[in-house]
Amino acid sequence: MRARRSETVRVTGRVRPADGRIRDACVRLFAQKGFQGTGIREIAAEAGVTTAALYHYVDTKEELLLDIMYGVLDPLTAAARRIVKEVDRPEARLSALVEHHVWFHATNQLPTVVTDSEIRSLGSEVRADVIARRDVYEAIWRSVVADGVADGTFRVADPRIAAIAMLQMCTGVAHWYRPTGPLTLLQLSRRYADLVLSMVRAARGGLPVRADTLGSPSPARGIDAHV
Amino acid sequence: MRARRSETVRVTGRVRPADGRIRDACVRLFAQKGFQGTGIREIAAEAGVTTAALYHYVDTKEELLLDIMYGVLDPLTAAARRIVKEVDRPEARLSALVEHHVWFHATNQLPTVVTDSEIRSLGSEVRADVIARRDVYEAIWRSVVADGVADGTFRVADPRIAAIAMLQMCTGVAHWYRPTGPLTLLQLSRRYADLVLSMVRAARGGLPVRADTLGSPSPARGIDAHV
DNA sequence: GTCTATATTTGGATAGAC
DNA sequence: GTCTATCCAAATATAGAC
Repeated sequence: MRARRSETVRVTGRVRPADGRIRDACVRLFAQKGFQGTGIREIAAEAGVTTAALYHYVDTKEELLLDIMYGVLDPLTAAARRIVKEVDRPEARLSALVEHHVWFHATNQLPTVVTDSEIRSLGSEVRADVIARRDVYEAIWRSVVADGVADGTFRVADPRIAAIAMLQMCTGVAHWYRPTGPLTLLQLSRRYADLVLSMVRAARGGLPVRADTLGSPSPARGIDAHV
Repeated sequence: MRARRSETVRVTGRVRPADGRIRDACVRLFAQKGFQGTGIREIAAEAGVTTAALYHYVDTKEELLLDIMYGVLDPLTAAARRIVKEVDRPEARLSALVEHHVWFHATNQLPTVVTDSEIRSLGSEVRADVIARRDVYEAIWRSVVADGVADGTFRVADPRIAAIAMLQMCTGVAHWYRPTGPLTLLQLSRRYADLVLSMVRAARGGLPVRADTLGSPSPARGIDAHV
């Protein structure tokens, strides 16, 4: 016996990184059929191993889900911190946050969909940890919006609601995007940045701020280890 | 034997309306634990009946989910049609659509969350039907946005993306709203309408259009049978 | 590390009495 | 219309050999 059965995945830090084939199989299946709708046998079959081999890498099915979620949330937060450090003004920061978020969710659709949809499938202890990490990320967005409102760059009635709303609409990209569309990923990210800047009525010197006048760097700059 | 086991829920029209207690139990459990994460025994226990009694009202677990989804999508579409019929200009239509959508998702959080999250749990035949109904609703939004762009009231680069983005941010209300906040539901709906009008840069006579200058009627007017 | 084989629990759904 | 009792398939996870 390796570990007790439920609610006992260690909360501290990372889980053991599972083999790449196994993680990829989980991402595909969890995104398509849901965590609870995916059997351990399917995962094993999709990864080309047996269930017993699976349990050599991991103690519970839940750990496989956690591995995916950390692989989404941690790079997102790292990128947001980098942006706040390297970019100065609220409108440029917000634009960069949006562009990176959209780009990340479009280039990592399956793991981001899983992260967005399966939090409720986690046991209560690890769920609290995942939610805490997500909150850290969202707090960065909130503070950037609040800064812009405070210095008069943005005008919205409720910065907190605006931050939630823009996060949800940007995360939504993972649910509908298909690479076959007419737009490149960078164009799409730029469009979303424009929508968000419009939403908060971003302006400088009485003129609306548009994303393409900001010259933000490519969203992919820096390290962005995918799941 | 009452019906074949999988993929055979009738697609035509409504499912038999299950008993109120059973439907409520399903809504609560599916929203909290997910469709696949909820057992037939849990539903029965929460409804205060036995599993055998459950199967007197319904043939499969999937039918219970379908009943919830139709109870969300059909009233939403009916309301959207009413709005388009009764309201004239694009900015007033869009504002009314948003206010109703937000109000509906805040007053029907559990069924709307289930509808938003569990489409993938449906068998392929009924799933296609549900997606088709959802598309009908979303097409109304798209056409309102397109009309506004066409007549110069709105200015967005890509109306289709804007429609998807605003729908997702408004649907998101069902996932975070708690009735304990400082805003009334009507204030919240108004705020979202404002965010959306800003997002599409709605303007008349060179001046931005704000939701509170439109005097839209209460989102709850008309019949809105909840699930 | 990976296998075969299996323990054990829970899943959806039914039979048949009342 | 609701019950008790149950069928059978599928679930997660393990044991123990190689």
